[in-house]
Amino acid sequence: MKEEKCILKDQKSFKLKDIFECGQCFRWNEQEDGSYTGIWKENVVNVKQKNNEIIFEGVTKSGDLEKEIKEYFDIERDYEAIKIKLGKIDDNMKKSIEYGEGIRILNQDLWETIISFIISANNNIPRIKGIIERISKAYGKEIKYKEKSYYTFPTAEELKDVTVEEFRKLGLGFRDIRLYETTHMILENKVNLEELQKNPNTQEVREKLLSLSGVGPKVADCILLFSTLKRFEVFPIDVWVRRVMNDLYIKENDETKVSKKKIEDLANEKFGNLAGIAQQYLFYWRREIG
DNA sequence: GTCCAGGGAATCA
DNA sequence: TGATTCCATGGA
Repeated sequence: MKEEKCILKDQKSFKLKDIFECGQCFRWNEQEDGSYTGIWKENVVNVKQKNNEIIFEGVTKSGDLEKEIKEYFDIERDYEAIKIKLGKIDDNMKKSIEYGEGIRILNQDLWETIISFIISANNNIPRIKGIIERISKAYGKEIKYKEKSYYTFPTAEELKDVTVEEFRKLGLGFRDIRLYETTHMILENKVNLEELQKNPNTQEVREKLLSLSGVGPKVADCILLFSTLKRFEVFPIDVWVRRVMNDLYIKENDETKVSKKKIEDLANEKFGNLAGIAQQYLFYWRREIG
């Protein structure tokens, strides 16, 4: 593969730290020079930001780095308009948007997002990243870039013969069986990912996702929001989102007593069809300030 | 030793 | 339907 380079200038709503550390992705790592290197599909890319330039360097399968970048980073979408709309809601939103002003929601592969968020259940981000890295190294394809080896996220086909025990050895814990079952459900076409990708009915897609082993309401919503499904109206509720929603709006003494339905209704009412983006600003802000 | 992490599934009321 | 409990693992 040939090395490619691509530069985007004067890009608004684009900050590497905000994009890669807001919790949506697990395969981008900060380098010593402050740039980030990551892998998606069969692309290995390093990104750095200097002044008003974003510099992408790496190798792609298609040989068209610019096209891959524009797809993956959702470059055509107007995040400035989204932020203006959300910022009008209240001062809380204004504050969290100001904090995460460079967030963009990546177009991540559906299959990879499903498996990644099954792994995320009752887990922490460093450990999730470690598990995904080990799975990729064990079963993905090697891509060399600048003397270093990177590994693609394995396809369902590449995980076909992996046993529950082998998953367990990679440190998956109790999620091993879920990964095994979901992999085989998809291989057996009990859930057809291409059909999901084409289905405009979010509730139908959500129910299909919920039929997968290890996919409950929160994981399903993360898949809907963070993958190429791109459903901005969903509102994934985890411990951090419950915390920030209670702190800002509900104000119960014990946040663990607040029902998911109450949070969901409030989110729909306040944020409407941009609830998912609002969630991401709130999540990132609340998690970073501690 | 104890608690917690971007929860889900089984079980029980 | 709604609430409890268990589930591996590793870091704080």
